[in-house]
Amino acid sequence: MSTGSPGDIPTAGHPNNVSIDEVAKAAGVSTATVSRALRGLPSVKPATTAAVLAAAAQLGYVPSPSASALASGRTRTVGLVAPAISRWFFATTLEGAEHALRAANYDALLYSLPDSQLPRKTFEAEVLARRVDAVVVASMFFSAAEVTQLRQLAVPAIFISVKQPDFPHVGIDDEAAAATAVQHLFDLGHRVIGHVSGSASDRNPAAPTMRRRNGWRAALRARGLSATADLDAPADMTAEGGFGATNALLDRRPDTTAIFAASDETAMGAIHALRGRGLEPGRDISVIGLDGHNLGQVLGLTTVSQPAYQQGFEAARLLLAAADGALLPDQTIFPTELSVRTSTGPAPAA
Amino acid sequence: MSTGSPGDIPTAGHPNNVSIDEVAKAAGVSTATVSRALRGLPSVKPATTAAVLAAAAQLGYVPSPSASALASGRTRTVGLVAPAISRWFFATTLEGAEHALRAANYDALLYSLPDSQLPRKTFEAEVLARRVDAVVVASMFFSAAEVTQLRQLAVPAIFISVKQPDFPHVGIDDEAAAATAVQHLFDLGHRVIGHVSGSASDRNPAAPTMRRRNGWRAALRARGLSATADLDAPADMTAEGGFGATNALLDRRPDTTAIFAASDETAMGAIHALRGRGLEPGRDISVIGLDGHNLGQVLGLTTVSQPAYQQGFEAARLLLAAADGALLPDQTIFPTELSVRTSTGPAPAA
DNA sequence: AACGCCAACGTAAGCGCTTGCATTGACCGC
DNA sequence: GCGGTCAATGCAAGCGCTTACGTTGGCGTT
Repeated sequence: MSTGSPGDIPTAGHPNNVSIDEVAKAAGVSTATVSRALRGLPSVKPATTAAVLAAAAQLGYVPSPSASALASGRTRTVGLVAPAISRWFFATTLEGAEHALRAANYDALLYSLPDSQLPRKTFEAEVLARRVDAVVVASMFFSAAEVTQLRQLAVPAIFISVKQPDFPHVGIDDEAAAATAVQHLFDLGHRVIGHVSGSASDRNPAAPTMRRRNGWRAALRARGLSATADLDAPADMTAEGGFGATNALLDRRPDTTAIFAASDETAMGAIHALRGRGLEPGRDISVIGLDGHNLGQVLGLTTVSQPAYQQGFEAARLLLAAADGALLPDQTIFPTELSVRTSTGPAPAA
Repeated sequence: MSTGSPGDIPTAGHPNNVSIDEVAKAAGVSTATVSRALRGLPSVKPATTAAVLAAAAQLGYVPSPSASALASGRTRTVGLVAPAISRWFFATTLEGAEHALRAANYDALLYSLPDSQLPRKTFEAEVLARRVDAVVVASMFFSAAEVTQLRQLAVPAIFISVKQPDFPHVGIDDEAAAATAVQHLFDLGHRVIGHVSGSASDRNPAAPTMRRRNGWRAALRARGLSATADLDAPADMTAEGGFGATNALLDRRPDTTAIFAASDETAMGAIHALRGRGLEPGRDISVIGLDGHNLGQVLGLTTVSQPAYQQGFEAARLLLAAADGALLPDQTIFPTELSVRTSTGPAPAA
């Protein structure tokens, strides 16, 4: 802490070539003590800690993460893996995770797949080797080879949205969310309820799209409605995908009066398709999504919303807690909520 | 390269505690040679390099980035800074940047501000100290203090979208893009053209919102139209912001027949506001945005689209080239393109 | 008064790489 | 046939931390 007198030579915020040794010298202690004091270890006398902190501030000391990581084996970095960043759910969960990490002074290492095409590129976990203490995977199902690679990183990992066997999982109850959507449509009098679902390449019981599809099917059958394959239109989880699938669905089943879309982005595509056919969403055909996309309101999209930001935040927080010895819960399920807007309405009289 | 004979003890993909020394031993060379061979330095005989690579693969060697960074002073990591991830432009540019980095075997360190509220939290460049070789800043104007901090990192930095003085810049010609939008509306016969612009806290000549506002104003005046303050409605660059600003604008100036929104998300909010007032976009009032948001099509949003992904990609690529000695161009301007959809139409007959 | 204990700190050996500076031959020209 | 050159490689000193272990001295015990 400088006295403010003119002529102070070394000022805070200087070129970052100040090492721990110089701080030690300035504080009149050993480097070991500086290291301990800087990390707030209890075995340092408070007065000493204060002196070290003062010296560090005075010299503008900034620790070297590489040196620290090399010596300790811990990187204070968490890998964030997602198939794409530009889709709403991923962007939002990643933002939540990044904030949780930043708050704990951890770094977020971003990894998105080279392209969002299907079949997607395989994830090479090796790029994270020796550089992360933990991994958050956002909604991406891993092949056996990818799981093996992930395991070899030998760091805790958590999956958001997708239920990867033998890994902890943060997400929502997809079946229940789908049932909520169907119930809403059913209450409005709809009896022919189509599903614009996840892409066919996601035929995996762990994928959220698959669970939503199952939830839709089960909910229909529980109400004595038919859930035949021609009511189920697979799509990429994008607006474009929803657009195409909806058109295909309505070509096959013109008697459809309501559509449950597996994500808000596909639902928006569905709305686009309806308008293209001269149909008014919520009057001629009802559309409900699942997400809580921030643009849903603009379109008047009825949806079952899920807390995406919080899922990312919580996934990261759990991982950090695990680093402190806490044990990772197998499942962390967040609630969903029905938001009724204008894209759903009473079934037209037959 | 194993011969495939059974009984091979060490197989590729093993626990990552194999160090360069063991590879050296296995290959019968020194660690220095291994280091050089692994990095493909030219001073190693091809046969030696091959032997080293084989040994490394055989042992499942994975380099330690921390050790490499500590010894060389280069981290092979680039910081990606954005005010928020969940907004379309940021998510998309970050994705582009991440892909460029990944392709060059660089890591992307993500930094987003703790919250997207205004006034935003200050960016503490110190969190990037000693851990990145370069920084990409996506559309965020820096205060003097923040610039000072950024400078102290002593690494190259590039700004996307915002024109930070004395820093290289990747972006579009915002004035021209605004002029394109105005021209389109003018051609349709509109004479009272409002602007839903960036938030008031962005009153900075370097901010893209400010430049778009200037472009709008200049384009109106060049056509002999009035561009008074009551036609200019500041908004957060979100759908919610656009919604509120549009309502305010129409309350003030009910004679408005067209709106130029500074981003697609605000434009979507504007459309929402119109519908709320019983007005049909493109018929009663025209709306044009600026971005090329992937959901624009769903809403039939006319827009001046910009290549967001490419801007991120190019920013990262330029930085990597600079690391190889190339010099950073001051300005890299990408073209924009008018996409006419249904949210704009002829001015209603007065 | 002698002893043990423990809080507080120091010593020094790494962590796993990179790189400046030798060193070693092979090959060349005269 | 001998010094010189240069390509290819080895040696070893770090890079800036962390941490196991050793040391010190003040204090409570008996």
